Formats: sequence, structure tokens, C-alpha cells
Amino acid sequence: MFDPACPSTASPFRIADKWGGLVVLCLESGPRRFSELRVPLRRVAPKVLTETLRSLERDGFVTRTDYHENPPRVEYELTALGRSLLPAIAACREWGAANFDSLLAARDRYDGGTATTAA
Amino acid sequence: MFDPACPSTASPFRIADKWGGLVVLCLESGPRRFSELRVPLRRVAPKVLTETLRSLERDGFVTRTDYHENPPRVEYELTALGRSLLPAIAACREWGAANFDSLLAARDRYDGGTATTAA
DNA sequence: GGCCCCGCTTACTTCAACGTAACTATGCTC
DNA sequence: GAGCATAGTTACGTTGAAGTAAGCGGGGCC
Repeated sequence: MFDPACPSTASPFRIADKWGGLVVLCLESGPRRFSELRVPLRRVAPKVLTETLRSLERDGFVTRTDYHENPPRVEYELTALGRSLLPAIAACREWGAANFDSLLAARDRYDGGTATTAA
Repeated sequence: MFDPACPSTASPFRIADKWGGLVVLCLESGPRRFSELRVPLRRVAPKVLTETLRSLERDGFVTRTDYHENPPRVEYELTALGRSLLPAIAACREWGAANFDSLLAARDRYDGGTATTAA
């Protein structure tokens, strides 16, 4: 469970940094172009999106296809490995949908009262 | 899905930073003391563990109980909200167990051959 | 009185992620 | 030859998490 080369560091707990999970979600319904990914992702900086995509590509989650056209056209698509992430991501999203309010409430409560104390 | 105050930033994609998920797992089978958490977590620095626990506490995932004994005894335990994370974490762990090798293989492959090219 | 235990805290450093802004490359159209 | 479009790259700076090393507090024990 807690090996030296522990998978947890590389696992979907942190899919390719902050945006990785969202990018995978954006690609769920099919290939997307660079600029198509930028729109839903709240205009994430191109630099960051490039880094994220490279990272996902490195890990074998997406493929990058450059059509050498002009103006440039490049498509990103999920691999089988990338698709295998979807259930885990869905589980996380479901948690968020069900419990995000509780989390915010807990944070609100935390401002003021701290440590539970006994004995 | 991509709101301004997007849940994804706060959701289990990143549970209270790097160690949060593992701490929650360590607490799955019952309350644990500070020093008991340090052992399985590969001797994570006390500073980092404290920060992680405070963060989990803030988000309402764990409770901290100080027994005011000597030598000090403090126990951390999952709340209901904390337990609600377990299925999502399990999904991620299952993914890791099933696909971690593929991920490593993809990274190996990446050293050398890059971008898929068409047309 | 001095040392041990445990659960921290403090000060400092390192590193990667994130973000902004501006610029590049290419070929097409006007 | 100016301007447009897409898919980036480059240079730079900020932020925050992670890690290292050391010290604190206070009762118990010898």
C-alpha cells in the first residue's frame, strides 16, 4: 500500500496536475482541438494547457494528431488507458456533487471554533 | 461543470494536498494517533502531517481529539463526511492497481518517440 | 536535576505548478 | 505585403506545497 515507488503519487489522485482530470472529461465525448479545449476550461493559459496535454500524452492517456494543415489543426483524443480513468473520475465527480456543500459548510464552521477536546 | 468556484479544485482530485488521500485511508479502520500515522506514511515530516491533518479537519473529514494526557495523546478519526470519500478513493486505488503498469509502460515508450503524426 | 516521550511549532530552503504577456511559425486571402 | 487564423513557444514572476533541521512544553521517571 505504501511502497517506495507508491502509485498513489502517480494515480488519479492527481491526474497530470490541476487540469488533467478536466481535460480528460472534455475529451470523453470525442476528439477535440486545442482551441476547443480552451473554451470550457475557463480559458486556461495556452502554456498550461500545452503542459497538461503533454503530460497526459506522456502517460498514455491521450494521443496527439497533427494534420499539418493550415491554419494548424491538431486533435487530441483519449486512448483506451485514458478512457479507463473515466469511472474513477466519475466517482470523484459524484462525490463532489453529493458532498461539496458539506465541505463548504465545514470550512465555514472552521472559522472560529477549532479542535475538538475531550477528557 | 466548469463553474467559477469549480468544485473540481476542492474535490477528491486533490484531497487536502498530496498526503490527504493516504491519511484518510490510514484512518479507514479506526482512530489513529499522530505517531501511528507517521509510520505507514513513509515517515512524512511532522510538519507536513500536521498541515495535512489540519486541512482535513478544516474540511470536516477528520476530528481531532486531544486527551490532555502525558505524554500527549491525540487521536484522529474520520467523520461521516470523511468516510464518504472512501468509495471515490477506492475507485482511484482500483484504477491504480489495474493500470499503473500501463502508465509506467507509456512513460517508458515516451522516451524517444513523440507526437503521433498523420496526413 | 536531567532525560524521555509525544505532539507538535518555527525558520528556512527547494521545487513545481500556475499564470501573464508577448512573441513565433505557416500558409491563406485581400 | 498586411492581416488573419491556429497552435503553440518563450521569458518572466508568483504562489504554495514539500522537505530539512532544530527547538518547545510538561508531566513522569530515575
